[in-house]
Amino acid sequence: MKKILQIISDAPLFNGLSEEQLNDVRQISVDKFCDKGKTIFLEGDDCNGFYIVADGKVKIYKVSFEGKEHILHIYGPGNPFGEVPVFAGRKFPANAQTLLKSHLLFFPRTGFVDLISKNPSLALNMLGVLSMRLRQFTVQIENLSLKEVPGRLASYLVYLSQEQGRTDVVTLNISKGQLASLLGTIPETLSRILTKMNQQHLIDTSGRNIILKDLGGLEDLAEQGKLQ
Amino acid sequence: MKKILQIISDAPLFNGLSEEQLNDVRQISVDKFCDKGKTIFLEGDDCNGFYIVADGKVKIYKVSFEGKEHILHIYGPGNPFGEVPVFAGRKFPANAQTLLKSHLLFFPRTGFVDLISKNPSLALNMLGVLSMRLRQFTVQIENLSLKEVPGRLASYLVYLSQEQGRTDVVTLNISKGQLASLLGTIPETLSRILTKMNQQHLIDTSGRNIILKDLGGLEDLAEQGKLQ
DNA sequence: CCACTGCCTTGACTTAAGTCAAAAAAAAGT
DNA sequence: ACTTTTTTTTGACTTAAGTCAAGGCAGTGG
Repeated sequence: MKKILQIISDAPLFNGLSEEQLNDVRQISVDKFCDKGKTIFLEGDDCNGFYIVADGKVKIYKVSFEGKEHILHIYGPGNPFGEVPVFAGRKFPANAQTLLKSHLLFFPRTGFVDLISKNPSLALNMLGVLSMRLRQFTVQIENLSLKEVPGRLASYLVYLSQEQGRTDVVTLNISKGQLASLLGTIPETLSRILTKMNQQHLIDTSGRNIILKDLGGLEDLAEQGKLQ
Repeated sequence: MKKILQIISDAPLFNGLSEEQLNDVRQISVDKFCDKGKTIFLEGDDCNGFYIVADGKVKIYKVSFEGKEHILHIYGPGNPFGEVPVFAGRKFPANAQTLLKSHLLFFPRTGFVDLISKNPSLALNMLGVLSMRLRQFTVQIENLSLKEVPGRLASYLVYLSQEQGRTDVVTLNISKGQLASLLGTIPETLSRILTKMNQQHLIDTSGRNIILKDLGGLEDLAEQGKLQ
């Protein structure tokens, strides 16, 4: 288990804070250890603070009336989540569950708001985090409403390629079922599209590894949103 | 034309600021008058500040490869827009265009960031604004991926009913074509669904007025996301 | 080595919603 | 009041993607 102070100072949210400020942050943090599959909060729950993933993986998701799930984000070490109700509304707008055994840091609202009021740079960091989230949501909405599933998948593969710094092959760090949910579709459809993209020599799949045979083609597809 | 200071002090973003702080805000603001249909910025443009609608109406939208538009928000007096790149990324994530002749206030980034650093309550207000946006996007994504068009339309009508404080009738303040774009569909589909909802005695349409004949039914439809 | 479980794939079918084209209705300009 | 233009509606058709059901494959544990 990493030192708490280390985790905090590595998180982008606390970037650029002084030793003393980091210690203040640490003072108000509370450890929370969760097994895999543990629900951290549900949509509509009252919020008295937010979390940072110290270790493990957490999914943020919405559930439809019939119980179908749409994953909004998957967060790993260093990522904060559940901040929205700290600043507006007081209730969580979505559900959170661990995908792995995880170590979380919890920051109570009142203490954190005090810190923000005293540290302009912490406030600006938090504004940056929320702004990045808005940017991502903008892209997600664009993908959902203006692109078909192949286009969304291609976007995701291009994104993974950038994130993993490889142009030849990428590795999914989530199951294909979870990926389907993240792309706003269902496993059957995702599977069929992967097959089709294989036939078109865009990719080559073997388990969670996806060989990018035509990154340019994928980029075109991501931009155009449609096959053909 | 309203007094600038009045507009500023009415905006939720500046809620609770002192006379002096409001004056500081006013000092850095710049007036901008736009005709109807004027592009304020395009996705990818460099950002050196954000705007508040003083008067008029502005749409924030994304455009697909083929030129199809998806409206993300429509903002009226008092609403800020274009804040995301002030705090992260420096480029606008979407397009903005006036829907009416409008009066905008522009706030240059550097001046505004200075103000925020000096006024914790302004920082908290801005955090609140961004958090509310995230909340709305969460709902939009839920609507797009977990509900069918009739469910989204019903959600919108229920929302209008609350906003306009009426349970019997609501008035669209945008064209049906724009509403279709806001719901992530096309005018033809929206028109057909309005007809179907008429036949099912959920609503009664006459131009931009929509009589809510069965608000309970609409609420069910909004929750379930599907007709039947 | 085999059964069990979870995950992924494939096939046949249905359906929501998009496209294209044209008519009808409303709004706006002269 | 009468064009002209924009917006909305309707019809016929296509298609992307969902549903349901069955099989296959892979990894785990007895």
